[in-house]
Amino acid sequence: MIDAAGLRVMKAIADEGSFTAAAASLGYTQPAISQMVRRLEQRTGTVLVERIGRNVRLTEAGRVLARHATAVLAALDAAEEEVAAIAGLRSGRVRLMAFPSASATLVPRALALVKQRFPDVSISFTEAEPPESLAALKAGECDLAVAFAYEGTDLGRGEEDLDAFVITPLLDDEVRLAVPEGHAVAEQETVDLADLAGEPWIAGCPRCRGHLLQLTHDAGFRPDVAYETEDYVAVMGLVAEGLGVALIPDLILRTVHHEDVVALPITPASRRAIMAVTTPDLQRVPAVKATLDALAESARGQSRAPTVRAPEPAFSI
Amino acid sequence: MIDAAGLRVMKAIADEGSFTAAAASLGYTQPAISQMVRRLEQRTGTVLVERIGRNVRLTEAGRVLARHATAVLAALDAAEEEVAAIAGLRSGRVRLMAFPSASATLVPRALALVKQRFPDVSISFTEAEPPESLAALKAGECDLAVAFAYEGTDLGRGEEDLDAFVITPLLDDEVRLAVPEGHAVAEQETVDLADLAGEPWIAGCPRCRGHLLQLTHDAGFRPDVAYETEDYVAVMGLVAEGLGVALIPDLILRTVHHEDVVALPITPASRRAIMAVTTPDLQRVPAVKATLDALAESARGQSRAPTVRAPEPAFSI
DNA sequence: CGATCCTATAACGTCACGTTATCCGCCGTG
DNA sequence: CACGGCGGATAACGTGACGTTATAGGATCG
Repeated sequence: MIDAAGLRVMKAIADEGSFTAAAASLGYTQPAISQMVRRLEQRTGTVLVERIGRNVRLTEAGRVLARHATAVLAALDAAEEEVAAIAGLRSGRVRLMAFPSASATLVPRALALVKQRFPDVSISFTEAEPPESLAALKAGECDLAVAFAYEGTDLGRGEEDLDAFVITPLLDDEVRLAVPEGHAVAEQETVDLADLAGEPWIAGCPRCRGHLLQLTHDAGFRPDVAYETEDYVAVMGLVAEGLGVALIPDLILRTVHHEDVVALPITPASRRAIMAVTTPDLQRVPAVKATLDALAESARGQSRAPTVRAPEPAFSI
Repeated sequence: MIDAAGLRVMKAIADEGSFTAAAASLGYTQPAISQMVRRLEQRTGTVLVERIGRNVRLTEAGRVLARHATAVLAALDAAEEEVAAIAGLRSGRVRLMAFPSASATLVPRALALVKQRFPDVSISFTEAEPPESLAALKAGECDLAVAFAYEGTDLGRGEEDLDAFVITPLLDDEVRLAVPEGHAVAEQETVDLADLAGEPWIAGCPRCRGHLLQLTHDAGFRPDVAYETEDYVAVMGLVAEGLGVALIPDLILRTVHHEDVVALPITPASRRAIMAVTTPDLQRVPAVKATLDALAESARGQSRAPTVRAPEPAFSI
């Protein structure tokens, strides 16, 4: 019934003392004010203005509206400013999720970039494997997820509705074979997995294990999985002690070193794609977009070879 | 840029959890909400709603708007209610002015009527002679004035712009001659002023004195004004002591009695018109209208003969 | 896999709310 | 007292915001 525009007009009249002055102060013409007051009066069923001679004075009801106008307009301005702050990256909160090995450098560097560029944007970060992070994204508990997919597989458990997501490839991560120093294949330029059919294997996370099974199956054997652990430091230790061999993504090798372990390219080459995932709506939120850009930039610095490519994902996902 | 309607919509979405439910709760159709959100989003340049599957969720910016909506809508409702209270006579303040002798019964009775009917309407009351009360009305320091005009004169000092006022006749007040008991004319039914040419006169307020001079001039003499006082109790005392005769309005005689004074009709008869004066705008203010009506009703009870007449003033004013 | 529940979009009507042009009344001034 | 300027009211009009109905599209569930 009564709206902010009406209150603004009443306040202007109260402040300026005449319709004409009020119109000027609001950037309107005088008849606009005249009609606005008339409309307000017939809506409220009340006289709001006394016309005395050639100037006007507010009635009690008019003063009531003018008085409330201050509070209402201030609250409106506050809301507007707060939204503008979010739009202008002077505020905003991003809930980021990434799988553990992305947390090592890719994510920290992106966080630092955002912090440097938009100090008032805050990012909360949670570690989660792709299936969980995508579920969180879907559930609205997360704005941006960093996930990965091995070549030939998809992001989630295989039944995700990927259409609802926007996927930005960040980098390609080559999968290498980790063997102990002095292993029979340690001096080769590259290794054919079929040569390792008899070796004990060390498997990583469930999805990595799946990938291992896929690759060995393609190579014609079933691996003897001697150990399973999600901790790559442990994997390296096990390999170093000669307890088995393992497939390890290159990205991890950059942070988890071990003197007695050699990482070799494999044949045929296998990669995993690391990508940022969000929704079309969230991607348009400035703080999310800024974080996404920072991730892409961070990834550009991470890749050994400049593997940044077209916006389309490299794999069928 | 952002208005109350938009906030109301955002709040409804936040509360209801879907566009359809929000529409229902606001009495709109679903597309109305859909479009409203779209407009808000392009105005603010911000994503306000995440569309996830077949339901929606507010973004941070959307939640900001929904949060502010509460405050803004509450303030708007408060303003509306306060104005409605004034319109509904559950509130309101009337500044009333009346000349002293109206204060005796006419005004108190009217005040009591208003108080009884509309306990929450408050009336402030100030005594003032017609010129001052009309000036106050014009200056906006008064909402309603009770004034009088002697037959053949006007309300103010003679140069008032009466078009700006709305005048409601309240009652006709006959002017009588007060003489001491036992005076030569005391037994007459009616008195011709010319018979009192040689008497000492007692004059009242300035305007009354002007009226006295007018009447005596018409009767063919100049009165010997022995005393002047605005206090009618004093006038009665002076008359009772035989120090002079005086013209006194009937209305005053009803509250100021004196055993030794006789009040007689005069020939030709002279009256003063008592009336309520306000402005067209103020007359439409409920509390003012209620007070005006109460004054008219009070006057109806005061008049000895039912002298209430057509809405037009009885005199040329 | 179809029913159902949600949102998006198109097409459209209408009213709120601006504009310009003009009139009228008040008020100060030569 | 005529006149000019200032301020408000009104008329006529254009446009855009905002609602409607009808319909399509996609997600989710039995």
